[in-house]
Amino acid sequence: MQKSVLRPSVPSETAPLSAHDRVYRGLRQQIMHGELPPGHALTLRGIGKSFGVSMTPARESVRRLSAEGALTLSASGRVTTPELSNERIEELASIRALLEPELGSRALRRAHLALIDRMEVINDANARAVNRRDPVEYIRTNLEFHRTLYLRAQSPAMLGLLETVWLQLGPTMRALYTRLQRTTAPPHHRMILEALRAGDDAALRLALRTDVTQGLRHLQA
Amino acid sequence: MQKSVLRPSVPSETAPLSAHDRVYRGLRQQIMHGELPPGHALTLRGIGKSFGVSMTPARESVRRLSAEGALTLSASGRVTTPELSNERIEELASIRALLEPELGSRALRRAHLALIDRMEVINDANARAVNRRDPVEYIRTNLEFHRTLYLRAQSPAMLGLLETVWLQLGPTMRALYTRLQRTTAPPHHRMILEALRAGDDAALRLALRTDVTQGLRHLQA
DNA sequence: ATAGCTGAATTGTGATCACAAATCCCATGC
DNA sequence: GCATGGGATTTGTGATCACAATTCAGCTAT
Repeated sequence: MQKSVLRPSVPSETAPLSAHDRVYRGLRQQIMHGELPPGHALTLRGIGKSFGVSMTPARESVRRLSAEGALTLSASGRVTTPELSNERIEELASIRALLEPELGSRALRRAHLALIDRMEVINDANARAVNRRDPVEYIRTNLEFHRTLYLRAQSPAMLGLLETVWLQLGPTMRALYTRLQRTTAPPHHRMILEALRAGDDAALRLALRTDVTQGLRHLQA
Repeated sequence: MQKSVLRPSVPSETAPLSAHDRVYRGLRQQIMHGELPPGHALTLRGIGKSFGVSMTPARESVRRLSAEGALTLSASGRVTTPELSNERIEELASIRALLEPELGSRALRRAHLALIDRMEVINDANARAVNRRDPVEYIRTNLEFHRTLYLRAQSPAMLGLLETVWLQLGPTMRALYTRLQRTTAPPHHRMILEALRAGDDAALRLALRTDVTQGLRHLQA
């Protein structure tokens, strides 16, 4: 209807996001951070309305997200967040257990002190989210802790694949969190940080692997 | 791989494919099998015309495929097949080297003789494609050889991730093939089959890993 | 010859519409 | 009480359109 907003004025120039991109990013974040429970239904018109666009960008975003496994399309085209079977959860966990130690190991060679400091800050925020019993913030900081490390691996394809896995687990992680009311921060984060400081590859791989599998082991429905 | 439409009727019943699905599958196959060279440009209207649909389903397919890394969107929205850097190729190869031994190992426990026979048949077709110097058929049978094995692993998420990697490599594999005119079938396929017959997990992992890295090592531009 | 410029054609984007299928709701009947 | 049937509503699909941005061809000026 009205798309006349070309404002090159502001110096803090953010790239002119297309409508599709805004919707995609918004939905993706909601899903990955566990803001939507498993099985939550969405409609194209509803998505469009909530982002202030027509259904065309909404449809494209949904296609894209369902290609990444972040959304499920029923045979009739209905859109929901995925409800994962136990087998699927275990499989996704073992993929994480395969990829994350590899990414961590690659990052280790390039890690510096500033990186570890940054991870500590994020880990503190994570601990605070646990105390506040804030599931979304907990998931967000937890993933950011890992992503900050893996970004250092300079392996964008592998990180992209991993984020796909995180996406698929988003709604389930939320369900997990509310099921077992977590009271302590992830215990292995400290081990990860120590292995990084020590430059110990084997210890880092082990710490990452157990951090990943530990968290998802309790998911048995 | 995606919608499992339960059709209890005729076994040869093809599900009523939506226009979007037909376009998606068609394009995906062209890309994965190396029918398009790297950097090949596509247009939404052109895709629509060649599949007999409007640009709407074409656009959705392109979005989906670019989410999977099978297509690249320029900043202005132009669509091309990806031209991978050497670093990217190496990274994708190492992902294959990580995932494929794992899938093979999982399949090994469930493998039976009929499976190995089927793989031999595919491998023969692969050798014939080499003799005929048919790049598309070579790539197709090569991937089918691997997929036939991995299907047995009963790990759909992991296989899905791997197919994403294959997709990204499709156009590049075609360029590779035409660059070094292959004259012999992949030598490690025999080792894979023997390890399967022997039930030797370590040998299978090694054979798969070398088959994967060997094939892509020559890709240095 | 080559670099630069201008107008035409091409191309992606997002909105809207018609339509059919799926879903929901509620009254009816057992 | 519970299943059932039918009509209204919701919902996804695909086509089409207007529009802006990009791209390209051909011409001019140096």
